Amino acid sequence: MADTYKQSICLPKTDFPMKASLARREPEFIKFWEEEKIYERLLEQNKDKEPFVFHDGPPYANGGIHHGHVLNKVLKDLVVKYRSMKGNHVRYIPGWDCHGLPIELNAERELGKPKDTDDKLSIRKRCEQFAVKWSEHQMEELKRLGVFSLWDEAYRTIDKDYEQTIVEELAKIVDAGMIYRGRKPVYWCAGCRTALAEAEVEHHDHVSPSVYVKYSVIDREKIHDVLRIEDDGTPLSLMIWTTTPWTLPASLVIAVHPAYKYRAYRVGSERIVIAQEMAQTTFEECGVGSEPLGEAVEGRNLVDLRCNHPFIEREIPVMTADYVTLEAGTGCVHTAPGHGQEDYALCASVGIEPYAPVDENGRFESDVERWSGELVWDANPKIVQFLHDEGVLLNPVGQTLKHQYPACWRCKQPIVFRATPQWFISMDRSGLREKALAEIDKTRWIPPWGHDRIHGMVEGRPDWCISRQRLWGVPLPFFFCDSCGESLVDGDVIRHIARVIGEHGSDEWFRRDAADLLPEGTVCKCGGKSFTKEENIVDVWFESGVSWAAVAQKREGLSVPVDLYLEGSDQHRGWFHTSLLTAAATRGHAPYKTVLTHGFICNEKGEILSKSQKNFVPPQKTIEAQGAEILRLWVGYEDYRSDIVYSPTIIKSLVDSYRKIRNTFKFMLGNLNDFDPAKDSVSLEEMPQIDLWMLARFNKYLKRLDKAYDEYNFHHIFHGTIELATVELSSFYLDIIKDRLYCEQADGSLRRSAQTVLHTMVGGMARVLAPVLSFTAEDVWKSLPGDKEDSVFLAGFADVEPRWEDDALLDRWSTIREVRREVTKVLEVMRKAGDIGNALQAQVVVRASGSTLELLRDMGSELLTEVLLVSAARVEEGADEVQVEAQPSKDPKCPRCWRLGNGVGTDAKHPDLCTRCAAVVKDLIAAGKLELEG
RNA sequence: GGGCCUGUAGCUCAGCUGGUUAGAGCGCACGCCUGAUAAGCGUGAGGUCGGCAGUUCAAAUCUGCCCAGGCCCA
Repeated sequence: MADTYKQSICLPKTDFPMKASLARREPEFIKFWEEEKIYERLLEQNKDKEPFVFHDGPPYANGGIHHGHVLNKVLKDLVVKYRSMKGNHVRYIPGWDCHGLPIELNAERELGKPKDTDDKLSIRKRCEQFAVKWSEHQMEELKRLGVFSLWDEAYRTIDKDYEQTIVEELAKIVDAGMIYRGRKPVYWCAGCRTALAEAEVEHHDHVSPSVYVKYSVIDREKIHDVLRIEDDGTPLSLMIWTTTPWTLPASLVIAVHPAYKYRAYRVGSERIVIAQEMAQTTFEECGVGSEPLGEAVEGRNLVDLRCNHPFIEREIPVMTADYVTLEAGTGCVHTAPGHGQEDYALCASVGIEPYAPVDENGRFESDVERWSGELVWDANPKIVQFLHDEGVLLNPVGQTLKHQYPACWRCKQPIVFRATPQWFISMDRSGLREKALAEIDKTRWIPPWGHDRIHGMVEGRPDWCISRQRLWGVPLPFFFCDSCGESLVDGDVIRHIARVIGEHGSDEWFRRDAADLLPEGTVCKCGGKSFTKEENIVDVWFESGVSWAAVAQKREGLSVPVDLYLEGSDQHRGWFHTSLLTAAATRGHAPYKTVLTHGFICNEKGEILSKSQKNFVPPQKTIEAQGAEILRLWVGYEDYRSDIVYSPTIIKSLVDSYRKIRNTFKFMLGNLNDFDPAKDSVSLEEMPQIDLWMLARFNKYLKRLDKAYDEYNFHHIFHGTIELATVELSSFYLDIIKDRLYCEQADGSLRRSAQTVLHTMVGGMARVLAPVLSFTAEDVWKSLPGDKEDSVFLAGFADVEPRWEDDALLDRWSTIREVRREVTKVLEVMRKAGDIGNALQAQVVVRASGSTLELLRDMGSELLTEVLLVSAARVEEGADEVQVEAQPSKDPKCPRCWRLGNGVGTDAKHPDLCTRCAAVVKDLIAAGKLELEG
């Protein structure tokens, strides 16, 4: 008999698979989106709507994608899909950064150092192949993530039109008067006669001479006064320490720390000033006795004091610098702006030009008469001996120090730091810094501290050096007159070059000579007609920094300033920064309205994830094993603002959560298999209270998700959804409506009402989750009954429904759920005692008072029974606190709905059924839908 | 060394402008169900809110210092 009744109930049935088989099925969805042109149709659908301009920052086309790319691109995809589904026109054009050192070094490793133009062009060709290969590779990997993007319209910084824009923007900056030629120290390998990038420098053990050198003080009266010592007529000097005597001819300043204490010491027949803390070690090292004099005073008091260069007719001023340390030396630092980065920055701040009398072969220039033409390394010991002979060296000749010294990675020779001519964009000559800072204030930074970060960087940065002594990039379109040597930097000439490059690509610069590149009849101010072209290329950061001009300004449907830039927080120094400078310089405003940054990926220990780590699992492995959907969920799971963790533990947890969400969908879909929304939907007026509650609660969920997307709080999506699925749906609403879904008349309004709610929620959840769980949402959408759009993405974001809103109802039900919690606790005690198993075996009396009592009475015992999932529930007046009394029901069990009592035995025809089930069964028999045996 | 950021249960997150016994989900433990079943339900145990001082009647929440980690510089 029980089997017969089983046939009379409506159990869930669906094709929607429990097993997602994501790794296998995801490519099918991607194919579906491509073939059905879903993103294109979405764009078409929104083409007259308000645009949301998003501009993609170009990743470097070098190797496959890692977790950082996944995070970045999925975040972008969330924004693009959400905005699109909300009805904005969002054209997401992806890009790749293709020029630059890593690719060039790779090609150089294969082909060797270039010797002539043909070599250069071969290397550039190889670089191009490499960049194209990897950008295409990355594109395929990104497609696999389910990202919506206009792949066919991708931009690359090596595209001819892009290169043309780079040069054109440069012309605008030249027009604005911001470009100048100056000098800046760079790593220089004398053996290879070339500038080196940081990445080409290795550090090796090296033995250097160690010299303590005296700079006699010019302002004797002043220093006696400051240090509170008597002028006894004996020599008085500041003393520096260095391991590069060859930089002494270029010594222009002595730096002291503003806060350290400095003091004079008597050494033999002279007096020497150094940092007090370094006195003991210094004099020991020099092998001399010393006696402190006067008082120790802070370095800041020595500022502007003038000294004599130890062997050149030159005044050396004292300056303060925070980088002076007490780890080694004397606390007085010999400063040669032509031979050191810090030295350069310090001197630049007060307008002292770098001076580096060393040529490209590492030999002294004629300025340095005594050692002119000598290799600096050969000159070193001679300089030391000379210092000694001149009486300005305190320590013995021949002392050395073994330390790490930079060397060329190619020839392994020690390198020099050498000021060379470079091109700069001035931060202050035409007010660029000021403008940029003002624009930073106008921009919205997410998170807000981004403002302070980039503001500080722009405020303190030096002029932008845009020249690089490399090959793989866009040439700096400048020339030099062969007659007078002056540079030719002219906006119109540059625009002419831009057209050439736009037509033929930047290789053309290397193929042609100056005469073929310049407009006909170009003449120098001096009358010269013959020119040489600049050999340097432009900094790649300038290239990516004009992407707003090359892409956002030129492509259809985009415009500048764009609505959003979205990258990792390292880009405050990188792309956000350079893009701001180029736009502020040429347009007077920032290229963006909002800038969002995310953190980096780390492991469980909080360390940055790297491929060299033992337990490193590449994203591709996760895609193959668990599916890209899990990675998408991961992005929506964690708060991207700080660094986020990627670990097997988290992936496992996500797989579990994913299953919960998927299974909830499956259950809801299973109960909709006979539901046609067009025919069967029930209006709000006809719905039972709990269904109205569910819609009100669902409305809150929609509101929360909409807000989460809108405010870029993406992780709230996951938490809101998992909470809805578990707390509200699985363990409450769905559990309670099972009786109605299974046992009520299939076509009755009680069942149809619940189905109406389910249908609403499945469709709504699929639509609001589609930006994150794109594959699953589409999968659900396919199984959703009724007329609908071809894709969930074309259905739009699920809007909040004002008619569902009912806060009073939500309040009431939150009380009901508190009561329910009390009941389940009591039932658990009975279960532990072995009195009941299923809650349906119990009957319950709830005692309450005041508003709670009123509320429960208002509900009625029937609804209360239903909600508590027991066989019978009764309300009585009691104390303030809710009291629950429960006992096992002794009534007979209805074999159809499994509840106890409820009129079992009262129906003559079906004596074993409860009143409700008997009625349902009778109707079914009458309708010929059910036959009972016997 | 400097600028900016992060640090709440095993994991991921809530905790508004300082105010009752710091919340949720997952995981874990124990139990139930077998009409969501490679499912579902219930109960429970987990936290010196990175550490130390301070301000306050009152601090996870404000201030200072320290520790750990990160990005960017030097």
